[in-house]
Amino acid sequence: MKVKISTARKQEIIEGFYNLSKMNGLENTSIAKIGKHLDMPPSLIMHYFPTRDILISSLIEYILEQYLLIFEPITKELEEKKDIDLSIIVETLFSRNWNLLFDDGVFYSCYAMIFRNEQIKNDYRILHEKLRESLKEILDNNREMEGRDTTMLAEQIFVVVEGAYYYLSMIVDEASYNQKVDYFKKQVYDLLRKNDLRVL
Amino acid sequence: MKVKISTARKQEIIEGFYNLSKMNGLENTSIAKIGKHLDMPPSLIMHYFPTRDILISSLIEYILEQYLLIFEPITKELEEKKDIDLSIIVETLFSRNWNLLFDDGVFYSCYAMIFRNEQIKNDYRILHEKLRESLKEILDNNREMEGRDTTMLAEQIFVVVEGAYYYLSMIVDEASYNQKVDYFKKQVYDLLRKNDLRVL
DNA sequence: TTTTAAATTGAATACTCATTCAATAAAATA
DNA sequence: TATTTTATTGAATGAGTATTCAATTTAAAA
Repeated sequence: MKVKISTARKQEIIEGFYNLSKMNGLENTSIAKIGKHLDMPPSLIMHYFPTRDILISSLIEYILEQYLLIFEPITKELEEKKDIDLSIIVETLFSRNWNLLFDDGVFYSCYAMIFRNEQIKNDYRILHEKLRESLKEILDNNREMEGRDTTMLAEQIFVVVEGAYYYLSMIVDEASYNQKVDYFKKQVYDLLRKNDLRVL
Repeated sequence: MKVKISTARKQEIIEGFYNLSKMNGLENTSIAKIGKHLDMPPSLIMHYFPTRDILISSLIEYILEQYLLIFEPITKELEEKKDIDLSIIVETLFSRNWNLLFDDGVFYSCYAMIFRNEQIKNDYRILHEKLRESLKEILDNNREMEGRDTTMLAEQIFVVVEGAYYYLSMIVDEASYNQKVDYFKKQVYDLLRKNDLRVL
């Protein structure tokens, strides 16, 4: 029980940090502001997170956890059905769930830190490897994928998904947004059925 | 002449801002620090860029200009040769020129701002559209591409390139870095020669 | 040369920042 | 219950922040 109150507080602080960053941007979210937001003196925040760097590391940990969660529904479904229709995967990857569950502004602000912090870079890499491994497992469980290089396939599919999310975030116009999504979905479907072509 | 000195100073300030951000991160680069770096009082910086927001907007303008420059060699070569081998394009897209000419940390820090600033979002979108249009033009000038939907193709190729740069930035291990690059190059080559498959 | 405008300086502003500290309150352990 | 550990508070620190302003130097226009 003693440990419970401290972890709950930590969680509360991280979530407050995340929510404020969502609104004002990570770079404009100070410890004092988090304190005001949560009705808590800044010194209490520093009690649980001794330095700002530690606080940010914890935020990133939290964000990457959340990010991984988005993929969980598919993984769950796989365990039950043992053989998922591939179109469900594609549609899920391109559904806007990611954006809704998740703030891309904070995500990319944190992402930008990988270029100056090896630890953060490593955390990000591990997350992205996990996502690819999950997809590979799902593909391996599909009979249509027999004989395919599913490691490569998972890499190639995710590179489209990640490129798409990067690029689509700039597109406001709904019509062209939808058209581009169609392009990218088609691209992934082509990847999935490409084995006819392997001779080349 | 009178106007020249002011534009030169502005350029100097922006470049100082960019270079410091490269080292310390955008969020840690203050006007005072830029001033110290350039041996110039902060008030002079504020004379040319009345607010920090304006300074940041100008930095982004500068960055996007640089980004566009990377593609210029290809466009130049096109104008001369009128018919470029497609492999040159692919190799150029995946060459590490981009990273060398350019700091991804600053780029993504700025990118993260598109989620809270419509103007910046718009600037980024326009840049990315330009890149796609350049590629489309190059493809259109290639006889192998006759009858192909080069608009879609340019979108699909760039989504791979952008996804790749996003993802590869996390990869330190050289062997796996190279393997992934191979995957993505192959993916683009497949896109380029895919027309055999159009029946499906 | 005189006048006018732009460039540059340095000091001062009020504010926010992360962090420290000693004191108190609450809870867990003995 | 008494004691020890943990949680919480509020005030204070000094350094850093963007921005303002009046004064001065430099250069262009007349």
